[in-house]
Amino acid sequence: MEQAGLVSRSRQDVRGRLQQAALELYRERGYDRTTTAEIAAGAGVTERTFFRHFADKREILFDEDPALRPALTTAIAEAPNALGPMQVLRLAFASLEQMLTDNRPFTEPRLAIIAGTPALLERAEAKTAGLTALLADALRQRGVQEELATLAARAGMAAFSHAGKSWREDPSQGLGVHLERAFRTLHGLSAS
Amino acid sequence: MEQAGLVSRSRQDVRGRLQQAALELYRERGYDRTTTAEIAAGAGVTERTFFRHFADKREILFDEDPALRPALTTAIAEAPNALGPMQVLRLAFASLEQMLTDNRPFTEPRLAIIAGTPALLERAEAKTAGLTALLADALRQRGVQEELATLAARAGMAAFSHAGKSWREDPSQGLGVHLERAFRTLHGLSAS
DNA sequence: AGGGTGAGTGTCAGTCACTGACAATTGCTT
DNA sequence: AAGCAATTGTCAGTGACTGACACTCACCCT
Repeated sequence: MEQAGLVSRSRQDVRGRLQQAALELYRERGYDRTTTAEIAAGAGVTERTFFRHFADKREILFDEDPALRPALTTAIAEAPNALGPMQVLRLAFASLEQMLTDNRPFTEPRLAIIAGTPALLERAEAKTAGLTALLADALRQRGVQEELATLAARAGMAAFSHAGKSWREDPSQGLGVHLERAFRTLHGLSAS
Repeated sequence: MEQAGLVSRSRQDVRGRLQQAALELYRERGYDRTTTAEIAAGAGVTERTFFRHFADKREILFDEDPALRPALTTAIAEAPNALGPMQVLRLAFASLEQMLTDNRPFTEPRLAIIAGTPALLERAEAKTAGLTALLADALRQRGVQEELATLAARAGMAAFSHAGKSWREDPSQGLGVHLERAFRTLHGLSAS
C-alpha cells in the first residue's frame, strides 16, 4: 500500500529529514520566521518529535561529527612527548583534514545561514568554546598546567580558525601547510 | 504624601532595581527557576517593563560599562605607530585597569552565577566574541590586514583572559605586570 | 495657570519555544 | 501469537518575548 510505504519510509532517518527541512526553511524564510512546528511538518513528524532529536531550535544546525572529539583527544594524547603544547595542537588539527574534507558538503551550506543570524552565531561561539575546553583538558592530561593549557588552547584555536579560512580559500595546499603558516604567523605576531 | 513618595521613588532607577532583583533571585533560586515576572515584581514594575530595559532574561547580567568600547577603540587608535598588533593590544588592555577596578564590585557577584549556568556562559562567550571583533576592527583601522587583525585579536584576548585571572588571584601587582607576563608566556608557547 | 508634549509605564492579547505525562504504534524477539 | 523496547503522537501547560494602545507624570511654552 502507498499508505504503508509512506509510513515506513517516514519512520526512517527522522533526524536527517528534520535537518534537511530546517536547512531549507531557514534558507527560504530565515531562522526567525521559521517555527519548529513548520520544520517538523516539513519532515512529516510532530513538533514534539523535533525536540526529542534536538535540544532546541538552534542545535539542529550544529550536529557535529561524533568522531570529532575522540579524534582530537587521542591525537593530543598520542603526540610525541618532546613536543610543546602548540605543536601538539597543530598536529591534532592537521589530523582532522580527512574528516573535515568529508564533512564539508554537510557543513558548508550551514555556514551562510549561521553567519547571518545572531542567535546562531552565539551558539557557534559556544560550540567553539566547548571544543577549546576539550583541547585544554587534553593538554592538561599531558601534564600541562591548567592555566597554561587554557591559554594554549585558545591561542591554538585562533590559529586553527585562521588556517581553516585560508584553507577554504586555497584548497590546493593541504590543511597542514596552512596550519604551519598560521602558527608561524601567530608566533611572529607575539614576537615584537 | 507617602503615596507620592513611593511613586516617585518607584520611578527612579528602574533599571538598577531590576538588576538588583535579578541578581538576588538568580542567587536564591538559580537562573532557571526564576521567571522574568518575578524579577519585575521584585523591582516593583511589570514584566513588560523588564523587556523595555533589557533585550532578554540573560542580558540583565551583562550590562557592560558604556565607556568600555570607546576606551578600547581610542587606546588602539592612539597607540604609537612603531608598535606591532600585540603590543598595541597589550597597551589597550592595560589602559582598562582603572575602569575594571572601579567596576569590580559590580561585576564580581555576577561571575559566580554566570559560571554555573550554561545559558549564561553561552551569552558570556558571545560578549567576548563581540569585544574581540571590536579589537580586530580597531587594528584594521591601523592598517593591519583583516585576517591578521582577527588572529591577533583572538590571541590577544586569550592573553588578556589569562592575565585577568592571575590579576584577580594576585591583585598586589598591577594589571600591566600580569599582562606583560601573559603576553610573554604566549610568545613562549608558540616558540618551540 | 493652562495646555501641550514626550518619555516611561501599565494593560491586554497573542505567538512560539520547550516540557512532562501518558497513550499508541512499530519492529523485533521468543 | 504474545511481548518487549524504542519511537512517535497527543494533550495540556509554562514561560519568554512582542505589538498595540491607553495612561501618568515631569517638563516646557505662552
